[in-house]
Formats: sequence, structure tokens, C-alpha cells
Amino acid sequence: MSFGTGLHVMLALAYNPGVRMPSATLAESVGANPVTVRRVIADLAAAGLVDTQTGPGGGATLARSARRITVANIHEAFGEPAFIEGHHKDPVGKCEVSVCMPRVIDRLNHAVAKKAAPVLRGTTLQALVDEEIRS
Amino acid sequence: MSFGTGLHVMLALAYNPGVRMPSATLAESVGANPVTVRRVIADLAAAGLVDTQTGPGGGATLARSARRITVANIHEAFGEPAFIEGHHKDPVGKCEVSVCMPRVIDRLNHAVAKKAAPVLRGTTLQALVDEEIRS
DNA sequence: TAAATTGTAACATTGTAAGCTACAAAATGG
DNA sequence: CCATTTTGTAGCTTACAATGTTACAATTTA
Repeated sequence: MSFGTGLHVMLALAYNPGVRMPSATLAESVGANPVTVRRVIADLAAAGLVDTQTGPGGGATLARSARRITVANIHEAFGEPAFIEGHHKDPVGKCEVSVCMPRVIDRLNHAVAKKAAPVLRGTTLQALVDEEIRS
Repeated sequence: MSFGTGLHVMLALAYNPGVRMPSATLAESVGANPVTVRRVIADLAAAGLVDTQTGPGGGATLARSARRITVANIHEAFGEPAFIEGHHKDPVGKCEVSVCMPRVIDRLNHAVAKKAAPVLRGTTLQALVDEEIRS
């Protein structure tokens, strides 16, 4: 559930602009372990969404304005997890349906992703903070 | 991963129209256990998508034409699983971000679901068989 | 130098999905 | 009526992936 945790972390950072938050503080908000949070932050940092710093007063902060970070950016940071999941066991027989299942799942997932993309791209962190948290 | 398995079962039935397939046969195609398949079929039957019969020559078959069964029908049969997942642990503190996370996840999921619905409703089992399996 | 913090590795725990076993009930055919 | 096949479902076990835990070197601050 990295995407959900990542979104939570990003909202916490957006809600406290300019503040560097250590993983322990974020972990308390998320209800998770500091190491889990640091692992999630590693993905966010690799995607250039957050900036981290060690030492006293260190922690994570947004790499740019919450107005310029979208849910799509966060989704991508975790490898664009699939909206629709298949399963991965390859069947023994040469059954034609089995062979085609990955393609079918892929087709559906791509179709949904294509429709979802504008929604995710059009939703900024700032909008979520304004419309869902400060309200 | 019930939806994926359910779709696989439905495609196998659509690929063999008029044939009653026992759970053991379907399980072999899916690469799963017959009991798991029967559990999935129970959901499909509850949604009125398949028809089952006990005894020799028994098994499952489509309850109506594959042209009149959509991916949306199957998705609904499994309770419309979320496209975007949050996590469920309630945080200890009174952190405002934490409190609002369920609402945020819900908002995103509903937005994606609304865009995805036409895709799922517009894709029939028959179309998948024709375009992805017999091709 | 002491303290705080990240990043990461290695291992343990846990929650959930799937598998397995078992059997009553239903259907079929002799 | 009996033997067989199959579903539906319960109860238990297993396996796996996600998360937690512990630990520590490296970095930063003061």
C-alpha cells in the first residue's frame, strides 16, 4: 500500500509548508513505522518530490510547491500501480484463455489508466489540502 | 484477487458456450484450487452471472449471452473493488491529515471509478473473447 | 564531540489470500 | 435404491507479501 502511505506523507508535508518533518513524526501521523515511512520517502525522493536532510533539524520537505505536485506525480513515484490486478501463476496446460489472460488484464488496466490519468493529473496536493483537510 | 480470477472463469465459460464446466476443469485453466474457484463462482452466481448445477454433468455455465455480460457486471459481483487503496489503521493522535485520509482516498477512488465505469460497461465478455482470445 | 537523523540491511512478525481436507446435499443414470 | 459426480461450505493449514524491528554507518548540526 505504498501509494496510500506516500500520499499521506505528501499531504502531511503540504499541510506543514516549509517545515522539515522527521520520519518519526510522519510515522506517527501515518500510523506506521518510521522505517516504513523512510522507505516510502525514498521512492518520493527518487521521483524528485521531496527533499531530505540528515542530522538535527533534518527530515523531509516538499521539493516544490504543493500547487505543482499532482496525485499523478505521486502515483508515478510508486511505479504507476495497476488499477486492475490479475494473478501471476502460469497455468500448466496450453489453455488459450489462460495464455491470453495477461493481455486481457493489461487491456483493461490500460483503458482505465487512460481515463484516470486526467483526474490524477488534475488533482494537486494543494487542492486536497484546501478542499479536504482545511475545511 | 477475486476479480481477476472471476474474469478468467467468465472468459473460460464464454469461450465454451453452452458447456457446463466443473470447478476442477476451471481450476486447471485458472491455475488455482477447485475450492477457490467454487468460492469465486459463488459470488458470480449471487450476481446472477452464472448458473451452477450439481451432479454428474454438472458445473457452471453463463446465465446469459456473453454479449449481455460486461466487465462492469463482473466487477460489481465482487463488490466493486477499489481502484485506489488506502490503509485502515486509525492513528493515535488527533492529526488532521490522518483524520481526513479516508475521505481523500475515497474522493480519488470515486473520481477514477466514475471515469472507468463507461470502459467497464462498454466491454463485453464476447468482445474480449473475439478480440483477445480468438485472434 | 555529542546528538539527531537518514538510508539501508537483515531478520521477525503478521495479516490475508489461497490451498487443503472433509462432508452433507443435490443430481444423474443404472 | 445405489453408486457416482459435483456443488457449497466449513474449518484448518500454508505461503507470501507487507510491515515491523533492530542495528548501524554516514551525514549534519551545534
